[in-house]
Amino acid sequence: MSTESLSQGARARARAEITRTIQETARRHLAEVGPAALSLRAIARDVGMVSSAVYRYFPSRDDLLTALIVEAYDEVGEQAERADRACHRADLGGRFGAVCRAVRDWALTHPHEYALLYGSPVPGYQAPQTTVGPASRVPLVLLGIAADAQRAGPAPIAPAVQVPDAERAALSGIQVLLDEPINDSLLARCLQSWATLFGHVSLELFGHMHTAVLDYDAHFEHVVRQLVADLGLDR
Amino acid sequence: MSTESLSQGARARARAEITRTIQETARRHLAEVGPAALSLRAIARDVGMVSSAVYRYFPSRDDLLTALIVEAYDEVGEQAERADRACHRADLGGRFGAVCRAVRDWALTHPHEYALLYGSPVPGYQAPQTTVGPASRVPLVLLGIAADAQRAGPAPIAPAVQVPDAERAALSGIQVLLDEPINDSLLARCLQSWATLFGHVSLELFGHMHTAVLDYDAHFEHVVRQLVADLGLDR
DNA sequence: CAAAAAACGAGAGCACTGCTCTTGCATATG
DNA sequence: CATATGCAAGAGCAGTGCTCTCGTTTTTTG
Repeated sequence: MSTESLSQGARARARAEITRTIQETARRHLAEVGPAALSLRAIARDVGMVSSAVYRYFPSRDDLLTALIVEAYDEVGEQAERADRACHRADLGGRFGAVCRAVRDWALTHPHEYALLYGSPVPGYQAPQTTVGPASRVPLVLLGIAADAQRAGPAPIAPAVQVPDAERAALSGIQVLLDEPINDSLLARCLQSWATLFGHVSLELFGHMHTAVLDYDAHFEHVVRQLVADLGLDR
Repeated sequence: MSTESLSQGARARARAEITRTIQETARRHLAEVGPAALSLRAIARDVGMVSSAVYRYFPSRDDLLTALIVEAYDEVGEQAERADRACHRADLGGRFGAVCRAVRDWALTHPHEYALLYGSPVPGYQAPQTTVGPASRVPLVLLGIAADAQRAGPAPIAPAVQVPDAERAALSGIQVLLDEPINDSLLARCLQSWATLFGHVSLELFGHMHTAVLDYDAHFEHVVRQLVADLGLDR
């Protein structure tokens, strides 16, 4: 007892470990039954304690959800970043496609986690500030590619629609978050491509393309190629 | 009693009316608390009967959900169709924009209904075949505009990415549903625009653009204009 | 027209949920 | 050593979807 207590308290270490165990079990349950069917009592049973004991570690079901959300955001974010890093920096189209594929692959492998992040928000849940950082990782990877594209010199972006002042102002909120400002037209295209990527993955995963698309892989590849062209990354 | 029974049974009419009352009440609750928090017991209380009595009209909670889903699909579908009809047939870009705006407006006005249709699927729920018809109305409106565009003659569609055989095959499932076949490139663009529209609305509604976009209206207008250009509808 | 059959509303009950509160015990701190 | 804190367990509350039974009413049938 004396030997363990000298390393910053045995109780504290036990607490950290139990907290981790609960979260891991919750993650397993999430992957199996989905966010809506997540039961705090079932998790407690699986861990081997009574439900009220869990509340010592997570004050409410929402706090546990927040931990899982942050974990999932970080996972898909790192997946996207890793895919980006694995490409030659100059291969802009390749990088963009790799990131898109990474996001979709992660979504298909972790459908319930994806639903937790990007599906309907759970009723009483209000996402705390801690989630916005991890949530921004994927979009930031896409913006990073766009920034590199701009630095590599101007490319004839497809049908360059004039960016009106209203749109310029609407996007000023994101410009301040970037290291260097991005051409408004490219920035708008970037957000649009993010919406397309997210939209396609969600439609596929939630079964809304069931009657229309026979081969999801092929269709997705084509959409990605189309996006690369629209962003002017194929040069 | 004798006077009402001669018109096809008083009991049958009462049943139809009560069924409608339950569904209307459920719809109100859905709009207020969202799909996840929909309580059959609360609906029963509101209608003025005990919970078990509702099961005489809807065998399970999922059957009630199905009724609400069909109702909502039809609503947004009709909204889109109406917006399309209100435009001059030759104004392809205007029609497309009007449909997009109609969908977004409906989503912003009925966020919980939208979440029910396009958010994460509810855990145990399996959408029956009755929903695919109403669910197809909005996409079919978009495809109708594309068909008209094709009929109006070939337009130089922006950066025309070659459509590989794999994609052609992947989309063959939807071609058979159309009255007349649509150019594969245009069809792919059409599906992509549907994903973009859906993705943008979902990201906005579910709060994923909170930090990035300041003026949703302006940004959406720009995205729509961009889509119109990509589809070659601006001529 | 009367009897059998079906439909119906109400109530009790089951197994489950998130969450709170109290009780007793182990640990950490003065 | 005594005291305060951390923790697990249990009981309990209000709520959920759903099933079953029990009288009553309405419809259909003989």
